[in-house]
Amino acid sequence: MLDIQMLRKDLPAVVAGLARRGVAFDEAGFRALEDERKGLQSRTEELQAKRNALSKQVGILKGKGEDASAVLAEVGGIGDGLKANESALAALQERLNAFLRTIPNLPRPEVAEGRSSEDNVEVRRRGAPRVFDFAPKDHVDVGAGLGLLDFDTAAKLSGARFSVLRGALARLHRALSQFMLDVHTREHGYTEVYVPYMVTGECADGVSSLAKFRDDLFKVEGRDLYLIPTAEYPVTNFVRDTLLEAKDLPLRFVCHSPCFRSEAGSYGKDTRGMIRQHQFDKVEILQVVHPERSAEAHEELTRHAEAILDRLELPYRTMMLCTGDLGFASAKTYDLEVWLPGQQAYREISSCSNYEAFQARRMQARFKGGEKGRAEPVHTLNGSGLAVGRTLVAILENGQQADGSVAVPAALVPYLGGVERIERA
RNA sequence: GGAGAGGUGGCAGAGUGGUCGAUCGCGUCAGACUCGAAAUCUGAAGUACCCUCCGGGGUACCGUGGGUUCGAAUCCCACCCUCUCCGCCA
Repeated sequence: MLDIQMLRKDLPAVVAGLARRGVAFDEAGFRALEDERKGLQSRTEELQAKRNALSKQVGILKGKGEDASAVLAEVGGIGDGLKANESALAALQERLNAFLRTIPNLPRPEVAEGRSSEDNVEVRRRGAPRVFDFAPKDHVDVGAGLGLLDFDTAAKLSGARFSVLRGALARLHRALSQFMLDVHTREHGYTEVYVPYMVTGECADGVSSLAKFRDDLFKVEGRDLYLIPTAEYPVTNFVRDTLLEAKDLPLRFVCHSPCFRSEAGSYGKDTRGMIRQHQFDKVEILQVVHPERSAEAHEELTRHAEAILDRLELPYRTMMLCTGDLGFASAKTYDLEVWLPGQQAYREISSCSNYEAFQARRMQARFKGGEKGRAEPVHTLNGSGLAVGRTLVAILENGQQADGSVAVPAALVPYLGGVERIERA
């Protein structure tokens, strides 16, 4: 959420920032609500002060053994009016707060202005798409040809948007997570964590807006628990309601987890194959940093994700999302897009975002010991490093051979017990 | 599932109706001592919000939500969480 002080002191800047994302902000409506709040709060606090003072007098009088009935009569008259004011104020503050939590983050100034993914900006490109001397298949056909990718069984078990992997493909899937975890822990300085795959509504609302995105999540029936759509949900909440020391920063975590997404609103989109599933694995990298370090940390974290693609020899490009394509909580995002010969297109395989203080304010994650001397919100960042299912897709499509087998990237061979090629079972 | 104990400031831990926003300790910060450091001594400091003639004044917050009362950390009710023991269990 945005800093309420900023809305009060510099509303035009907020309005302008949101306009860059294509979000209209009701300036007059907000001002009116704020004025109402201010008046009501002053009146309420005045009454409370009066009651407190009189009550204190009662105590003093009674302590001396004197008669307090006159004061009691006076304070008795305050009660009803005060109660009415208090509940009106509470309701108003609740409304203001709920409203505040539905406002998206402001884009950083350097983020390119635009309306949709069409306007995203390519930052760099690595690796050239391979030239095939045969017509490359998509991963569904490659997987089916190997007899190791099975959507029919998955559909029988759980319906659409699930998959079953068998044999060498299941092992490749496991190997990918291990490989990514090893690189991030050994070479990039992240601490591996294992976490719950369900979180409370409060935690969900800490990383994004539960009110806005509830439908994207799977909820556990009869419980205030949601299946996580990414490890960002549990891991970022490590620091909720926490006061850190400046010297503890940065915190760096890497977490492999399944991710569950209802994919509401994506009907008809990517219905074929493993690109868009209700359940997929992801290795997520996260950082909690000093506010002054977050821009730098964002570049670094993005390179950490790119490093995985480099090692796997997969061609990709790095896109800076334009203001209109930015996620709700993000101030700046780089998407990594891997080349998929089967689709003849670059497709998202990682999203690396700097949330600045947006999530930290929502979840009260602060640190102390900075220059300001007082507690202030930390900055949070995260990125996929990488989405495991989509990486598997990329390997199947980029590594496919004319005979239907798939070449394993050299970096993964040790993780597959020396197997260099996946062949029909 | 059964029984019990408990949730208080960065941590630890007092406080059972009236100057308690809260004792003491540890830790933190500043100053003194020191060439410097340690030890010691002195002092400072919760968070959020409102008003301000910028000196300061005020409100709320003791797990959460209600209630009783002129007044609640303290009494009552509900809920959440943690710990211990027993049972069950991968």
